[in-house]
Amino acid sequence: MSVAAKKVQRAPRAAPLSLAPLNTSSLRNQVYVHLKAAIADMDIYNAQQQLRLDERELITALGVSRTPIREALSLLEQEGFIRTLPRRGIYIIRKSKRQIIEMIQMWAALESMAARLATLHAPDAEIAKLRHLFDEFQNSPPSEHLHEYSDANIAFHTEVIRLGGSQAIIDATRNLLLHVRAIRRATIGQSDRAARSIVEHLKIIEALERRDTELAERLARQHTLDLATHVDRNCDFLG
Amino acid sequence: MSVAAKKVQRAPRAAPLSLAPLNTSSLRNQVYVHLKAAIADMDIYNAQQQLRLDERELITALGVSRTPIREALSLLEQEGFIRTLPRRGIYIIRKSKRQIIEMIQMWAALESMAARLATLHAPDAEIAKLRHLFDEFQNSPPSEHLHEYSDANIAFHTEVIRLGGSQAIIDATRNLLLHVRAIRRATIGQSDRAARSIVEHLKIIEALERRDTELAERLARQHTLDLATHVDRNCDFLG
DNA sequence: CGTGCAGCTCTGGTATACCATATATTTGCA
DNA sequence: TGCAAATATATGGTATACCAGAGCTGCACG
Repeated sequence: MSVAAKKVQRAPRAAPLSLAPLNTSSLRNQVYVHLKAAIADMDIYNAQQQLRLDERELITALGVSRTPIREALSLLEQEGFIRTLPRRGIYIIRKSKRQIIEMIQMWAALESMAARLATLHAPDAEIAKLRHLFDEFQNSPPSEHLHEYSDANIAFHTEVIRLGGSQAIIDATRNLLLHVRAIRRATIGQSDRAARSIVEHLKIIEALERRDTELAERLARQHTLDLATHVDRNCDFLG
Repeated sequence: MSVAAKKVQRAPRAAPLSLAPLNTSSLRNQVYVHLKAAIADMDIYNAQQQLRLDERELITALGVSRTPIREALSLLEQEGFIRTLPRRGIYIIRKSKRQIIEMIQMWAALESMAARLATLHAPDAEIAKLRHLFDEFQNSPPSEHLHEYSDANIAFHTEVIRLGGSQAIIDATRNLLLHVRAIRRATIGQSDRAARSIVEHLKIIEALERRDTELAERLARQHTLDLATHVDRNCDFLG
């Protein structure tokens, strides 16, 4: 165990020319990033996959001791991705429909504020870039490239938040993204939402370009609140 | 050390009639609550107080081992209250002016969303209670009881968020509150803000009562954004 | 008297041993 | 044969020992 841990820490030294992929973080953070990516990758809302984590199992799987693993798990619990029940086990949380709707509403609140701030501070050039996200869908309807469009869709929302320039909002939405992204992907194909959303996105971009603070804010909020309503009505498969 | 820890855990048993003040949580949580309260109590933005924490010192002060203390500190770091620099120490974070403004903007976004949701779902009786928070200030101007008014002020905003009914928003604002509260307290006495704020609060209450979703949302947002603007202009004493 | 280096100390990071208890399993008695 | 009590086991919580590295301190040398 101890040997494996040291090997991880000393890997950059052993390969001095490997361009050191910023492996410099603590084991705790490495475990944290690793587990979070693993949780994000598995489609939480589709599968019957292994929802239980085992500390001792992770020890052998990752080759580190319980301490960094427990610290990483502790962070994930705080962020609401897992839940540890004393003497029962550690479980990946599947959010209830109610919780998902609340997260989408929160996203709406934060993105609309970001849109407001973007109209006040974002440079024109940055706003202009938003249009290019959808260039490839100008001619062919997005319904033909749903997966690509879904990614562009998510990139758009992330970008609006970035343009707001508030690090606090960017950080706060980062974790929401993991869940909201899964939902956006799951619903993008429903009832022609893709076609409607692209129109709404363009309106938001126009409002940003015209520096129409109130309009941009309102459109951004309503666009995402519509998703909440849609989920409320159509996603009964959720807990 | 071990003796002290066991004493804490077994205290309910030793005093079976002590009404067991829900002491049931883990040491980690007890330490967490303890430290967080300590941080919240010390007026972060006023003092030159001890900004450095020492793990070994906390061990003797709290009578538990490093493990629960480290886990608690890890949570506090994640929440942005402290920062641990490897081999340097653990420091209580003093937010910069920029960060505080971002937190207030975020608060504005979340509270305005809560106000929107409140107009849709909160019962009349609950909304009516909001007025009573300011009963005692109806006759005498709030400037005469600044401290009490400041508390009522904070209670009002917290209550609006609660009426929104979104647990996600309630949770997200809980940590913001510790900082926003300190700022509201520090600024409530400046440039007649108390008198203006009570008028605006009443307008928000009216909008909630009339179920005017858009108005309540806009008023709540603007009220708090004004605070952000005020801080931006007048609080240069902040980092 | 100044400067640089060696070693010590202090600190957080990690590994691991131990503990308490909830749950599972087994066993024995009715 | 069924239920309950006792025991075993698994799991998270806690304590502690050890490690590595950054910074400080003091001594030696120029």
